[in-house]
Amino acid sequence: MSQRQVDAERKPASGSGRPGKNGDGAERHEAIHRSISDAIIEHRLKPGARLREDALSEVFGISRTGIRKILQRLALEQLVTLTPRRGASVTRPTAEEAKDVFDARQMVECGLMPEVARRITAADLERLRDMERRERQALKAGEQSSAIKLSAAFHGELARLSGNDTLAAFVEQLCSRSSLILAVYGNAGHLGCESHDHDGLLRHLEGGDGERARAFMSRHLKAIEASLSIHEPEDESPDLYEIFSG
Amino acid sequence: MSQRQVDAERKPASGSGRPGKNGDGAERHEAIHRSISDAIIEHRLKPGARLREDALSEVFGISRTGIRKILQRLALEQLVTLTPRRGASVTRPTAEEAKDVFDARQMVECGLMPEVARRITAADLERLRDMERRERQALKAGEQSSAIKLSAAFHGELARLSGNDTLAAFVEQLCSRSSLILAVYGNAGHLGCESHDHDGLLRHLEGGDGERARAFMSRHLKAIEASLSIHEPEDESPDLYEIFSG
DNA sequence: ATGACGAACATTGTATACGCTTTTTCCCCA
DNA sequence: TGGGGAAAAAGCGTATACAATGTTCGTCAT
Repeated sequence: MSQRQVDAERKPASGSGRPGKNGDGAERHEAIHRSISDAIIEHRLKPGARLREDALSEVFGISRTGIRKILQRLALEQLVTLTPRRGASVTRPTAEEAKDVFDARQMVECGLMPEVARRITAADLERLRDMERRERQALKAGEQSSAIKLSAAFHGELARLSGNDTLAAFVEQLCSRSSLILAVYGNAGHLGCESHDHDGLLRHLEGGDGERARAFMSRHLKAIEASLSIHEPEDESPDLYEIFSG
Repeated sequence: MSQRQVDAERKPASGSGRPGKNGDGAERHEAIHRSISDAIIEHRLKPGARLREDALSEVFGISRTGIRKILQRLALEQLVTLTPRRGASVTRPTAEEAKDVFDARQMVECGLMPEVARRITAADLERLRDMERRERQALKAGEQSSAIKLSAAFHGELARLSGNDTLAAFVEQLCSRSSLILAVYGNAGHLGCESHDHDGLLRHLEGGDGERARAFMSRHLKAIEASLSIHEPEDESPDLYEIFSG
């Protein structure tokens, strides 16, 4: 009765190409997905937080069926972990996963830079500079949540410019996971992406120098990774079988 | 009553580490997923084929709920396409998607080769040679279905050896999609992967020469892509809005 | 004969209900 | 007072039922 509902960012009515009849209530699911996803990326839901189906279904005003569907998609994207009879929780990346994610970003994002430098247009540069500006403002205003999300969006948008949707989607997924990694292994205080880094990257791209951009991106990612303190926290569930019966 | 069910490859009972109690009936879902996935990869379900929920739920003996879950996962993996009120069908990749997939494979699989060459062990080589042998046998026996699946498994296994699970999972997904692409754009007669190619690749890896292996893989993938006849079939659903109101 | 309208059918979308597993709480006993 | 066990509660897994929508086939009018 009195539970407050959330409206998950109302979208501009019809997003599809067709003008007249708008199809579906499935856009609702999309909105809820983004809503939860954003909350995780912005660290408003911290790693380890439990996501009970009942609670979510009440909050968003749909039944558990729809929530389960969204939760499963988030699990496929590695943002939440689904433990068999225990339900969903925000993923707590291991040190190994963190290394894998940054290695993958190193390979893909750097590899994409030459093609991006070749295809980038003035309008693209304008949009990216705007994003970079907003990111810097958020950082200066102390809004870490926004800054993290904007940084991930920046890297994602950059990857989109390559024209390869498959790789771009992969990069976006890696960026989301990176945000989780920052939440676990990042030192509070200085965020991963220093904004002047993004600015420098844009200058290389503007000059059309793909190789320089690639090298810059490589240093950028290495710097982020180096700023983490990746030490496996004391093992919360030690494998007693291995310890004693081994 | 009289519908034949399928048992989707019974697994060896308890896969988990713990000896006694086995967890879940969720392994059933995994098995069904693999069953459908294999059917698509082996071209026993051709692109465009419709996958009705009722039919699948009868065949596998579970309710539509479980089938929907599996279908959605397959959609995330790009093996099936979910059209809003029309249901699921095997994805028919576009020419652009095909290009994206092969570009992605070029970047990731080639990039992985040096690390694989560094880490590969004698036991790994043994296993891969065995896979290559079986693939060649299947090809000789004219069993295209098996050959395609074995080829994809070979590339996936290779990626696993890099130790990076994230990238390995991505490669496996790309290989599955490649199988779909072969189904649409491949010329009947000669399959993509000539088996001697895989043999040569293994020789380079055995020698520990990562750079040679990378170059070989690059040529290998280019050869597969070149063997395709990528011509967009006559547009089945032209965008009338763009044509007329444009 | 052909095309359009309408009704019956087929198929997906969503919610709710029930059963089972896990967890928690409370009481009793040592 | 602390620990163990049983009962209750909470939460997830699955199935089924109902509603909405798309499709197909038949009929009627031109």
